[in-house]
Amino acid sequence: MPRPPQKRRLETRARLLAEASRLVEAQGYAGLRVEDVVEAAGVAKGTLFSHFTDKDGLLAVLIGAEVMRIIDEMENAAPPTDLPQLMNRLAPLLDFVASDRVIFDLLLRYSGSTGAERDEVVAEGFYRQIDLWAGWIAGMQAAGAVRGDHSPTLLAEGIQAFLNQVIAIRFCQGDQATGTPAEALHPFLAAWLIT
Amino acid sequence: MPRPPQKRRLETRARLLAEASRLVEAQGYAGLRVEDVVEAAGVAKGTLFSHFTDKDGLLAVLIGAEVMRIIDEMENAAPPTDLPQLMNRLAPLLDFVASDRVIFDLLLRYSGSTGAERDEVVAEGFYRQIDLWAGWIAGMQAAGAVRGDHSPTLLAEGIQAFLNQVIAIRFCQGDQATGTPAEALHPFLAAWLIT
DNA sequence: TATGTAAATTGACCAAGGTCACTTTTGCAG
DNA sequence: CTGCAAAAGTGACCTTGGTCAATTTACATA
Repeated sequence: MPRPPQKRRLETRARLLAEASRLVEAQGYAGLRVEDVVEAAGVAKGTLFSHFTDKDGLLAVLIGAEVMRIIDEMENAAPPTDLPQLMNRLAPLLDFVASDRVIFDLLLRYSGSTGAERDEVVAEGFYRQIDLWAGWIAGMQAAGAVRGDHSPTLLAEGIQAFLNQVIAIRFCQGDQATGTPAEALHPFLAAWLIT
Repeated sequence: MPRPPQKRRLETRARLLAEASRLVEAQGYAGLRVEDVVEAAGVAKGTLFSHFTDKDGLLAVLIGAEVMRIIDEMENAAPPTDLPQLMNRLAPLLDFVASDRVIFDLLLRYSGSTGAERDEVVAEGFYRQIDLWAGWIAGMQAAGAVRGDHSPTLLAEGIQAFLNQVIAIRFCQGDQATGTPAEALHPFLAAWLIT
């Protein structure tokens, strides 16, 4: 019974992603098993690996899509005019990345890069972030709200660095971290951005 | 034939570490196989996992020991008095962490934390670094060589953040990174530490 | 409709990390 | 010395991610 050729493949991929997403929601990223995904999607194991380079590649697509959604939100919001507003804009991303260690590890490993599929989808988000933040900073510099003695891109990459650092320390401290991630991030950004 | 009880265990552990170290030197961290290690050490697989929580735990001990050696060097050198000297002091650590992706990933994941063995050995190095750098910075602040408007610890944690960021971007760009890691780190530290 | 072929999928198989009930070793108390 | 309990070590077995030659599906063309 012949029918659509390329369409079928796209449907299979969509089913794999949908089932994986559902399983992640139910049991978290760390507990996701490839076998469960292919069983839920009704395909053989080999099919998954013809759609994604490996398990991390599948996760990268899921996580990358969520990051894209968050960046869309950031882009649609009004550019921040001061540090408190900047912190507000960053909060959703910070919360998402800090919500699960697997997310953090994966984003950090593939935050830049070239080549494989998993890298591209995540890397695109990385560069969109930097560009967006650099644009914000340029505006804030023009308004005199942040230091003007360095390029917006350098300052934006610093935001990324501190965001990673705060979350890394947070995860590593494991037990009881004091305050929210945003509260931990604030002094770094203040020192980095203000004069 | 009864004899030393605890001594035997220490010898086994030492043999596992020695053989693992030898194998890593020959084929890198990524290529290390647990089976090779236990075979070389002449013990059963289960023995390795009674000495280390898992494969990463073994690697953490190896890498942590090397980091300790590098920090010892840093501590024994004269404290830097300006940014170029600071860069020189950081170079060996930067080179080591940037030399192998497995090292970077592992250090970043377990750079702080509590509890498991692998975490402790790496976490100790992390806090020693921060403390050492904070001491350097306090001296440089007193001499007016770096900004004095923030705590030495905050500035030291910033150094760590940028070091991670530079290496992360470097690994991710995969293909051709321009310049050395130190050259990439320099503008960040200059902007972070100078007024 | 018959047929060639490229795309898509399959599932038996493999590799390698990790587990655990069982055996051996060790040191001490009697 | 002997018996015994804890420490150390063993290796068969399990789990899970990942591979690939073989098979089925999909469509274009004669």
